[in-house]
Amino acid sequence: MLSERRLQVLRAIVQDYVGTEEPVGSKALTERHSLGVSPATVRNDMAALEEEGFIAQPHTSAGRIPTDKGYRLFVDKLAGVKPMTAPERRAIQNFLEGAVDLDDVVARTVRLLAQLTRQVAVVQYPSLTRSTVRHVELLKLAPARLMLVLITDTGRVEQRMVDCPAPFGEMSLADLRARLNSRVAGRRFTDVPPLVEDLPEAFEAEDRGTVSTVLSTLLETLVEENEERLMIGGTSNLTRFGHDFPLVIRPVLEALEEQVVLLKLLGEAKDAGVTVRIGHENAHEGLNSTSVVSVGYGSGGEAVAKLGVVGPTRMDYPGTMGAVRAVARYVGQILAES
Amino acid sequence: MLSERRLQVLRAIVQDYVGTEEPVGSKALTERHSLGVSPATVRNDMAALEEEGFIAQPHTSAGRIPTDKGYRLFVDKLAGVKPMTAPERRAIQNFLEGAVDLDDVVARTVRLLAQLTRQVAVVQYPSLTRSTVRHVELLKLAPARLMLVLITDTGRVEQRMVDCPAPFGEMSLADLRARLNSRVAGRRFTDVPPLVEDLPEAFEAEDRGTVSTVLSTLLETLVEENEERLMIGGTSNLTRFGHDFPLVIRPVLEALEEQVVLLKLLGEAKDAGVTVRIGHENAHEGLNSTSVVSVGYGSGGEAVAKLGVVGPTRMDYPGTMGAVRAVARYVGQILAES
DNA sequence: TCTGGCACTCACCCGAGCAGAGTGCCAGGA
DNA sequence: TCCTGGCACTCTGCTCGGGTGAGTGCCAGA
Repeated sequence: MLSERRLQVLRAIVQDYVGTEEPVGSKALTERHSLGVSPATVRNDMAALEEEGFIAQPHTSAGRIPTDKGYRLFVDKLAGVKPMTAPERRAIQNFLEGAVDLDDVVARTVRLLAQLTRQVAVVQYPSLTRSTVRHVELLKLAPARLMLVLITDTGRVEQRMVDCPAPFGEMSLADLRARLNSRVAGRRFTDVPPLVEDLPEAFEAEDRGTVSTVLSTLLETLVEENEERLMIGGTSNLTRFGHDFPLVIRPVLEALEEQVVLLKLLGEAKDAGVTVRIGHENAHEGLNSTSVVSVGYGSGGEAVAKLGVVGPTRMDYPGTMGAVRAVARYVGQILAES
Repeated sequence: MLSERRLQVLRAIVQDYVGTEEPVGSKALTERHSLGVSPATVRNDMAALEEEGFIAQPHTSAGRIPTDKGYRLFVDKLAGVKPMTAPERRAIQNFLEGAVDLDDVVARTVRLLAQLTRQVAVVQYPSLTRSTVRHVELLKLAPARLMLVLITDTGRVEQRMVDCPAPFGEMSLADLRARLNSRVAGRRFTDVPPLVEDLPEAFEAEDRGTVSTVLSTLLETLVEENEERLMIGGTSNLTRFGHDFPLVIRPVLEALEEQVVLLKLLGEAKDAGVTVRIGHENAHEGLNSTSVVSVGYGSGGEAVAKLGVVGPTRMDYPGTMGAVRAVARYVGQILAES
């Protein structure tokens, strides 16, 4: 077990390294932090910390830098989440309240996160599967062609073309629309299938084919999880990675282009509380020199999607976690209001 | 006026520099291209070309590289557009045909463009202002709250909340929906305003306020040009910029994050034919070391939006122009079909 | 007008030498 | 037992100088 002072040394190393981006030596440490001991003592502590794998030397006769394991300990034990100040919170709220629709909410959230954390922001659109249906609309585009529009409680709109096996009358259409909505409006997506199962039986034989087609298109849309979209921003912050950024930036940019990778990344976040994945803890290789700070957000008490930031492992964890948490909270509020 | 041979020398310089990314000297030129003259002659030609500002030396005793002006001449006079091969065209078509909705079409287009050109792709969503209305839908969310959904011929869906001054009956709603659609369906956005002007008069006094509110929301949506969205992709190709990419990449990334900048950039493209803006021809400072190749695309004969790529001035212009043109053509087809 | 030759100019590539920061270890002291 | 000051050592980063080579400009001759 590490003594209290050694933990303090680790904390100081992390803080200094995050600030200066340079390996930190024993002398500099004692000068900047009042640890109450001499550099020599700190050196011994450092040797111990290195032995345990929390810090490392880029080369002999250089200062130490934290390892992924060191950051992990720092995040788990040595640092809390730094709350936003009141003015910051107000600014967040004001900025988000100006949004006019869902796209705008997401876009503003991305901008905001990127600006606050000076890192790459990733925001997932509120997920369909956990949302509830606000309304289903059916439009006739041609005698045997319908457009199905699904509106969710989070304001998201999904549309699908439906080619009917037979022409479909206006009356039947209005009937179907009404029946459908009375059954599914306000329901969670996952609850919908059993509720509409017997719907075709209520229609004339000639219309049943069309009704079934519409229903199956609707159900498809509901379960289509891979359709989950997301928005990213602040990529220019990647240039802040450090002096070796040219080497690191390409794999990161490539990873950020893969929606699948990002969705998996966010998916790994716990539903509650801020999740931090450091360096090699990220499954994707290109992100091995980055940390991901993510959190779920939702319109009710429940998380409907995730958001987060991607930055260098050498990041201000308390501040980033605070910003991410605060933004998630306010986005949730905005979604609940609309 | 430059002699024919000098133009050939310029062309050779551009081609070699694009290939090797290194200043090209007189000897190497004569070796790789059969110009039929000696290096000494080429040197004289080079001196003349430099005099005119088409090429430049990074430093004395180095080879020459094309200037923006040199690329301009190359694009305008010395190189055509390289058409896609038949297999490439088939691949494009196949890839785009798999799209399920508008978002998917745009997303696929971006991926495709980025892959074909190995550069950053930018695709503007089909613009509202030039599109036509396919359908307007009104949904009642609360006694005095409606949702207005606008569906365009390109498959785009816009939604707006409408807070009514007074509760609005189901009958009136159906009536308004029907009247509205019979007047505007199939019309171009710009033609809509005069067509609905007198609509409130057809309603009872108590409903007129609501009808007016709905109409003004609709018209707002139609003219809201700044709402134009776009999608970008292939940013990891920025790492291909050359050895000095660390310096250039930040302003470019920053520019790419500014939707406004990009929209203006695409907006400058001619409606017909491929437009190329080289280096300092781009108004935005961050893009002074990039070239933008853009083109309009549309579902009918008319352009409804633009797409293009952003890459280093040192790019394969004929190939890029060919790819951009081909993709635009096929996207147009896909949009026309759906 | 083109060509071969020639002198010249720089960027680039080592290798050596120096300074500085940082370390590990050890003996002495609280 | 733990901390401290001192000391020798290591290794990177920087600078300086010379050598190399690609490329140029100019000139006289075909």
